[in-house]
Amino acid sequence: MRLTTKGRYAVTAMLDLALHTQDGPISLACISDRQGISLSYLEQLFSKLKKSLLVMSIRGPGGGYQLNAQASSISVAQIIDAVNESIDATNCGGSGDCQQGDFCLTHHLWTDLSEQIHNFLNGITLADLVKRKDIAFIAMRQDNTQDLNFRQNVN
Amino acid sequence: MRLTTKGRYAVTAMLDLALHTQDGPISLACISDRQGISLSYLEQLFSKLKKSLLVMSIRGPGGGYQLNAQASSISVAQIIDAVNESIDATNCGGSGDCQQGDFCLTHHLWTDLSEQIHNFLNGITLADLVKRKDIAFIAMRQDNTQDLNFRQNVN
DNA sequence: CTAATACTTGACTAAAATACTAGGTTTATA
DNA sequence: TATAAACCTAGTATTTTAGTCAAGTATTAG
Repeated sequence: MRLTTKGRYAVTAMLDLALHTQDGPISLACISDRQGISLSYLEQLFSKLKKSLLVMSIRGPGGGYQLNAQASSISVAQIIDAVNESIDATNCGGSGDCQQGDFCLTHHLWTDLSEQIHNFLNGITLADLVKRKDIAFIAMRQDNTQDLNFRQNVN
Repeated sequence: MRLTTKGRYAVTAMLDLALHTQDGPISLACISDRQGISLSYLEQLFSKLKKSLLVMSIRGPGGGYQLNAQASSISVAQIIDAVNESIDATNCGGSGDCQQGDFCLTHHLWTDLSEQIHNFLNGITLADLVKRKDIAFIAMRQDNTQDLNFRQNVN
């Protein structure tokens, strides 16, 4: 489990989709504008997201992307896994025979931790994040009158 | 909160220290051998770990590094924060006025998630990982007879 | 005191990942 | 048919990662 800006972009873009499920297909150009991510980079990311069956696409004018499942059944871990190819943290390729003792031990402790992080992020869905936004967002901004109507459309 | 190989190296090295607290100061050369991390890269990492007061160093022959606190009061989050300079996930620098509405919203949802991850890793200490190793390690390897004695010295 | 050991610092480099650019081709809508 | 969008490919600039090298400084065993 890696957690880089790449994963952040992917989660951000997926959140954008989740917030606009009722607007029909969302074009990448639209997400690019809203989230400040370059169009072509989004294309790369969505190519992977589609391969992982997290989104579906509709081509042609008026087309775009949609979540391929309920926001409540798409976890943050799934999104991050989709765009970050997984790495092998051990030097022995996981076989556990790298050098007898310590060497292997610390590697294993790391992979154990890594798994815990993964499980943690697997328990957080897009729906969780979207649900939480009302409190969080209002607490963050003072001048939010025009956003209130908008926010009610979502989810 | 970023989670890269850099952070993994740092946590691995700190785990190595935690496993050898009773052996006196541990030289970086020793960690380099055991964990397969280049000496000079370790020097860079430990320079940051020391600045963050997570380790202390003893110079001269027989010197090396030691944890600067109980393993039970050093969290994984602290270690990762020490070596990864923090990034600003928002485009507005956190002021919350980047573009009205969505743009800010998804950024905030991300930082909210990021904080959750941070809290999670803040709850996991080196001692937790070391404690867990007995079960985990034995489960992983079959031929662990000679390691058993060794393991009893630790912690 | 001297020499060995070990940490400190900074500059530098190679390789990988990241983020983006450019230029296309399909596909489907209107 | 014109257009908007996905989709594809290749290339590239930037940043990060990971490591090297070299010239130090501090400490202490002998």
